[in-house]
Amino acid sequence: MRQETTVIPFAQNGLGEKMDGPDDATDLLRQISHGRISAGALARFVGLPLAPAPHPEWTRFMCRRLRHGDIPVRAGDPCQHLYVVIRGSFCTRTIDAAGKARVIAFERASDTLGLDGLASGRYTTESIALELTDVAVIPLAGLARPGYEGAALRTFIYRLLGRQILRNQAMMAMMAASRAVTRLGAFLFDWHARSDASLRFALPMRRTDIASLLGLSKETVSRTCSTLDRTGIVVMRRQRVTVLDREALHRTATGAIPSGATRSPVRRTSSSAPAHGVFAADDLVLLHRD
Amino acid sequence: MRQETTVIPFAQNGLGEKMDGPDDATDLLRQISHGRISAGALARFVGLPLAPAPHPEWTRFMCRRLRHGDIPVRAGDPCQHLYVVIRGSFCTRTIDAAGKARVIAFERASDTLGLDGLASGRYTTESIALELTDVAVIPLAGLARPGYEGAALRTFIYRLLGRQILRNQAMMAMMAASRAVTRLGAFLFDWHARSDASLRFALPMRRTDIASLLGLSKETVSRTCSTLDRTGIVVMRRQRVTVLDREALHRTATGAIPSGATRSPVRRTSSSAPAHGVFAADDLVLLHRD
DNA sequence: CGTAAGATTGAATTAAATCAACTACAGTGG
DNA sequence: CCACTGTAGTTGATTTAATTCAATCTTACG
Repeated sequence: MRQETTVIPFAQNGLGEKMDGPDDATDLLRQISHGRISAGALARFVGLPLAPAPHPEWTRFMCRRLRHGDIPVRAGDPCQHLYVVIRGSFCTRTIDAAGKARVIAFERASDTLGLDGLASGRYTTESIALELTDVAVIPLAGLARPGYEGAALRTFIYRLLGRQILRNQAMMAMMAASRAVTRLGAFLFDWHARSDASLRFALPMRRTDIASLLGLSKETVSRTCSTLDRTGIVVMRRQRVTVLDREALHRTATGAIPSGATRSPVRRTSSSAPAHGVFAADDLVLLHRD
Repeated sequence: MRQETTVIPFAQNGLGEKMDGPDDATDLLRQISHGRISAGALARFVGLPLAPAPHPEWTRFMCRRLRHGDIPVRAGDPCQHLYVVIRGSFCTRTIDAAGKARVIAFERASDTLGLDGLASGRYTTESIALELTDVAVIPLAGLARPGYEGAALRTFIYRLLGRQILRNQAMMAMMAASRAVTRLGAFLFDWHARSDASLRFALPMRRTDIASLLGLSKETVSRTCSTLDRTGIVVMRRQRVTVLDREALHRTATGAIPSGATRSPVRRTSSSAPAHGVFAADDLVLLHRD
């Protein structure tokens, strides 16, 4: 029943990286039993190979359920655990050189929280759960000790770290894109690609936080969303997104810009009425606040 | 003679982080003997604590000398080593989602190259030496094996990774700064702070590469350099930089902008003649191309 | 139903990209 | 030694894009 993990080759650039992700939701739930997840299941879940070990199922990590607004990682707290996101999403902030809070990432399933605490032993960031969220808790105490479930687990942690570095690099490449529509397009395409490649998904964070991450003003984010909506590439209604033209969105994200969009107001049929029939009564399932 | 390492507390944000750096050049040279550096000396050099180990001097890493243009890390190559920069600097590029090369970092003493290869086992970036450079080579083979010089070394690697994540975060915060003068100011201040806090230093990379890193056009980088020069904050002559007003540079970097600078041409006395006497005949020592 | 926080839109302003010279400098070969 | 040449850097003029300030609009929620 538990097929051996297929090592997914990673794309050159973490942004477009196709996630292994959960095999499917029910399978994942099977892997989590009694609030714990085995090292093997976690490795498969995040899509990283776990080197052969005598008993990969013997090491099990605690799982914690967090609600909207919960803060597992707080700047200044001693770094005792890493958190691998199983379900849900987080917003991670840091204090920049000017003393202002800045969003530096939104974490989702298979991302890791708390890696910034490894260097000094204290977290430097603050991660807030944006919705109902499950995380696997990896204790750091004794991780380097020879006896700690052997070499396989350590290699796994190294890969986890390595991947986060990859994702940071992809993020930086994204933010260096000159135009707002390119940055936002890349952000949306990434969110789409990591939403099980579904064309419909929710953005659980505020426009202000997207703006902070991308280095834009919230007005520009809002306007650019409207432009993408108006040109028919996506439908954006607050937190609900439907991708209508995946290829065009990808072109937008890579800088092949559909520029010169007119600045006419987005026509809305009426309050919360479905546009093109893309939103139905079950829209609520898109975002569980808690 | 070899005083035990003082654990340097890390700043909240990696950008303004005061480097431990080499105790001094001669001390560093003492620590490198026969082309090798001990784990203990390397840990002290990069300013990260090495947990107590029976014999921290027993593990020694090979050192390699690289010349301008050498490429120790190449995208696609199998990731077999990490490289800790001892001396000199590198420019690291990646291929972004649009297929264009993009500078994602300039590495300097105590930075680590090759961490992006840990996730998949192959490097995704390319690092080019910008000048005469020394690196310590950390072999990854067997790093996770129980016997590999014990736990202390592994912890050290974790911290090395954690710090690079911190620096990436700081970089992202810098790049999210809206204004060009803020980004460039942060870049220069960082370079200054990590040049042994010296007020005179060289920028071994091209303007084009700074522009690529910061997400600006090369013309804007050039113009902004001229503006900072004109306002008397720094003197910039091609690759040579002298900080005249460190506090003003810091204010610029944190967004407290000395805006409204006039757009008059930078007055140069004559070809390569010293301005304000800040450049002398020994300017050449600032940059060793090879 | 009223309220407040978040989101959107508009108009005016400001900053940066782009296009196009032009300059400085290192390296090369006469 | 000097002219030639190509690369990197600088500057100006113009166009384009994003910010800012301000006014609604929408929606979640008590």
